[in-house]
Amino acid sequence: MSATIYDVAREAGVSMATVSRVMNDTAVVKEETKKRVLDAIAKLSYRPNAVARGLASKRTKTIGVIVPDVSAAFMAELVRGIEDIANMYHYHIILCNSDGQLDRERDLVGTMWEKQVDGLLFMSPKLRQEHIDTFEEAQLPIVLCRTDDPEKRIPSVNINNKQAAIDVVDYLAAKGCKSIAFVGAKAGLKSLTDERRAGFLQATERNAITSQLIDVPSETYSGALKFLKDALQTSPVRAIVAANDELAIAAEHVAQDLKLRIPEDVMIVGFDNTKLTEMSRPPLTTVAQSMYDYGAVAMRFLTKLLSDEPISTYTVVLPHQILERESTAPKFVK
Amino acid sequence: MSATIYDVAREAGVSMATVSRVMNDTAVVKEETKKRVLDAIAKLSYRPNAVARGLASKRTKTIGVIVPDVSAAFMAELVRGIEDIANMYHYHIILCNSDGQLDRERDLVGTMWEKQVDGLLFMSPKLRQEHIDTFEEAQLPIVLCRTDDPEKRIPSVNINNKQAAIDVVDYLAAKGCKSIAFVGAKAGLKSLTDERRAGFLQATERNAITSQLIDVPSETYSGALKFLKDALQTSPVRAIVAANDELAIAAEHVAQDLKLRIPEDVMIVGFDNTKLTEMSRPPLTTVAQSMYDYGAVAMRFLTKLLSDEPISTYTVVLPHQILERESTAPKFVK
DNA sequence: CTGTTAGCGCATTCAT
DNA sequence: ATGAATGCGCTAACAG
Repeated sequence: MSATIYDVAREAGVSMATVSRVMNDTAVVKEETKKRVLDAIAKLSYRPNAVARGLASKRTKTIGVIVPDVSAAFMAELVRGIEDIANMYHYHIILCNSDGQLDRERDLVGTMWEKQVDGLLFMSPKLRQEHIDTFEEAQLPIVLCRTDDPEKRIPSVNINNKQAAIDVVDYLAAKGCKSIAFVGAKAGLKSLTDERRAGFLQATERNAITSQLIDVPSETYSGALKFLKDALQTSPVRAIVAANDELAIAAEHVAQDLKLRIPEDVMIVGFDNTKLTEMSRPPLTTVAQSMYDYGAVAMRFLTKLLSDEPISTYTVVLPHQILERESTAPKFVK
Repeated sequence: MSATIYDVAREAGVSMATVSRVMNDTAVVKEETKKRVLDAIAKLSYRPNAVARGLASKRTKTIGVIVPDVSAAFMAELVRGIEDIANMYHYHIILCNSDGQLDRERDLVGTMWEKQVDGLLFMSPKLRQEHIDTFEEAQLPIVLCRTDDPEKRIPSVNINNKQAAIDVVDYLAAKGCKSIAFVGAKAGLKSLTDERRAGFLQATERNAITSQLIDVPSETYSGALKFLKDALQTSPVRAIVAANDELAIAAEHVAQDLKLRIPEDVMIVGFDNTKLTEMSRPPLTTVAQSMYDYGAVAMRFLTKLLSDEPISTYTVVLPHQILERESTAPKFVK
């Protein structure tokens, strides 16, 4: 398994160029010599050295994936989507965690350049001008995934978070909710949450619904419990829209601790449709977006950029839908 | 950002060798010329081409990570652990999913060789002889992570799953449980589960506890519900030990549907201490092992192998502990 | 302390 | 249809 192209050439009695040709199918080779080459490859268990190949061809067949944190609930599924499609197109991925820190993100883009990745899939809680500058420097094909670029300067794959939040409020309004709270990280930290909050505020106002904002320092289960409890104790609401599923489950538990019935006393809606949603009690109504598809579509988008396939739009908007479960719809007793 | 080492050399008025030396700190360079080189690097925004470097040095500073599925509950945390330590030692990771299929796994090891990774972190539900053969062919430094090699042929990091299960049974026995069920994938599919089941059986016998095995086709929440329900309806038990947290939560829900109180009527214990455990109701007692540490330790182990640091043992066994939560311990009413 | 030289293993002209 | 030659950008002897 460590023969070189020269060894194969010698074994087959041809030149290395011919070996390269049959491997890459880059020119017509006589059927008979092709067979000889293939036999030699098999006999020597030859495997082409991708690094040498990358240096010579200037294409490494690897793409860089920069995420805030793989261990976040939905991120793993998203990465799986990326990986599957990457594989389908014979790419491999180098995965990096940035923790959403600008310095680290910029550094990683540079490192990815060093690694000569063919393209980049980039995720970040909030896109800044510095990001754009860094991308420009790096001169790499880049697709943003699940990170909003308000000015649409970079190709991206997203859902319409604002509209999704509007849909949720309308859905709750149709159920008769007159006061709804939104729980999420405070404004300015996460674009996603900001978008969702904006939709929430717009729709509550339009529906003449009393709205309340519950800001939490970090969008995690344990970090949110206290803030939810304080908020729900002081001013009870009829429904809670959470910026993500983890917060929604925290809301469920706080409500239950306060002896509120879900959904009779308070309805709860999450975002993202992570696996948590069907494993919670009651199962959580949530805004579903296939995280897997998210990654898959972004990766597919990138392969198009890399092969100069025609692109219809540089701003892909994925569909979302409200998945109704028992946290907003009473279960029928059978 | 696409200057070469020659450009830097010219700019600094030195030879490329000197540039290489200051970059890699591989020989003493006069302070003044070093400064000139550094200035030139900065001026040209020079970044070394890692591919060329890899070809010349035969070390790519990247390691391959082969997992069954990143999107499995605990896997993402584990990968995060790997990535953090890899970064600390200036490595990058190429991540691949095998779905635990032998053919795919073998193929991936070959691909990793092509990519000239410096080493491999390998995870699989069940290690076979074919794996060993493949590893041998590839001639790569390999560390098994969370995958048992009964014959200790390959360096590995693991926990003692059998002992952990024994500990759990002893723990439940001390609480007076006289009949305990074990739920997990049927024998022969997953080494992890097999080990845990073996410990369960040994300890129940020693403690004269009535044991019951609940086999499920796949160790997932939804896939297990039916089997759990059937089992619990026909022969009620005092406690359930699940092969992982997801199954344990399924057990909680089935028990609750059968109007059983947890832990008063039935105690439930999971495995792995995933994030699910504290987000379930009641919070789940589980066998804790830091998934992050799992990956981190395995990666650290690999760096040792790669730098020929002395190794005390080739079979690292990580500690585990029972984390008691309310699924086995009634909550005090305050 | 620094420069020159020779590869690393392949893709890719340019000939033939 | 095939071979010979060149270079990708760097590391690593080997000189000096």
